[in-house]
Amino acid sequence: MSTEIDKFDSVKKIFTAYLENKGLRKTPERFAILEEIYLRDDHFDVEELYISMKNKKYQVSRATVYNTLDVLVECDLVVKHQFGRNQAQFEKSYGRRQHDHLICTDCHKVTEFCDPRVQTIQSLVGEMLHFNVMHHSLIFYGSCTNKNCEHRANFQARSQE
Amino acid sequence: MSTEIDKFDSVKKIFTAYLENKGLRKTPERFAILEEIYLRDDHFDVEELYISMKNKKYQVSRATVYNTLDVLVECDLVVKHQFGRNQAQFEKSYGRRQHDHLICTDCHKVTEFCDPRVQTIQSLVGEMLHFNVMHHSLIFYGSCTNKNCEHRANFQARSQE
DNA sequence: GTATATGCAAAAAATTTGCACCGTG
DNA sequence: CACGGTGCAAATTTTTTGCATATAC
Repeated sequence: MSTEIDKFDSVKKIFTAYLENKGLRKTPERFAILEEIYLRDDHFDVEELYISMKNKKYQVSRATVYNTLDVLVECDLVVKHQFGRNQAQFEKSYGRRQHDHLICTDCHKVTEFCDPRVQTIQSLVGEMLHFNVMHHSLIFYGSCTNKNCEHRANFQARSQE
Repeated sequence: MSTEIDKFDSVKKIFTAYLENKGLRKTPERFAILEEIYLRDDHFDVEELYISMKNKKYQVSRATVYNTLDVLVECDLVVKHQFGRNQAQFEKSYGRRQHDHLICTDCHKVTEFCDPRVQTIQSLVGEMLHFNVMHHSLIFYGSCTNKNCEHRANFQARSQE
């Protein structure tokens, strides 16, 4: 649908403006990586992204993937997570509403949820401790009690959306 | 003071009971590592713990430190964190009230805070998504605007307490 | 005595770095 | 056409694993 294309267009513009503003080069590799990330709808790690680029027309090196992800995180087009393992996970962030994560300790799948009260706590704690809180990470670790419950169906659907 | 000794006594009893219950051996290395952790009052990584054991009477290998930390995390005497870098951080957990963390993106220091509303959100989200939430991790990333502010003094004091 | 834990060193996994070459500005 | 970016490989960092030895039970 056209809204998706419009959205990616905005993303490209933001990235272009950021690169120009910082005096960084607009290389095809950087835009290829951006596109690959915005075609995906799941959480991914560096290796997964690298492999899917390898399997397509774009040949990029791991070093470039790491470098570009850093740039994309800096300009807020991608968010980096450490979900408790020794491997960073990433997800696109433009046009996505603020959300947090629930990790299944059985199957390691990631579910998202929103709760505006987290923002309230963030503001209050920041004020109380004289901290300028820029962002947060809230993760609930747990498991689904029933193997065929609604939740399990939900996140299957989401991860392919 | 005697309450600290009493507390460590309880911790040793819990660990002993856990090891017996699981049929694991009560080796001197395991208790030495437990003691070293409970003598510390800060957040630490594997290397820091390993170095401070090396500098004392106990000679343990890194492998044993990793192994023992796993056991201690399993029996809830130690909590493991991934504060956004590629190195796990740990802290003792017995007798400590539930708390979350604020990380300074400038100096990487860790501050603690409590807010009971996090538990409320945890319960509600778990119920809503049919998830049995076992524990959570809430981290605020930010920075102190004033280099000599009260907060900075606070965490300096805390990290040496 | 026997199975489990330890210590060491090697392997694995994730990320970073150095350097020659390429291509954007 | 210069300098920043890329690709590759080597180096670093963190964690895991294999195996011989030691020791708790």
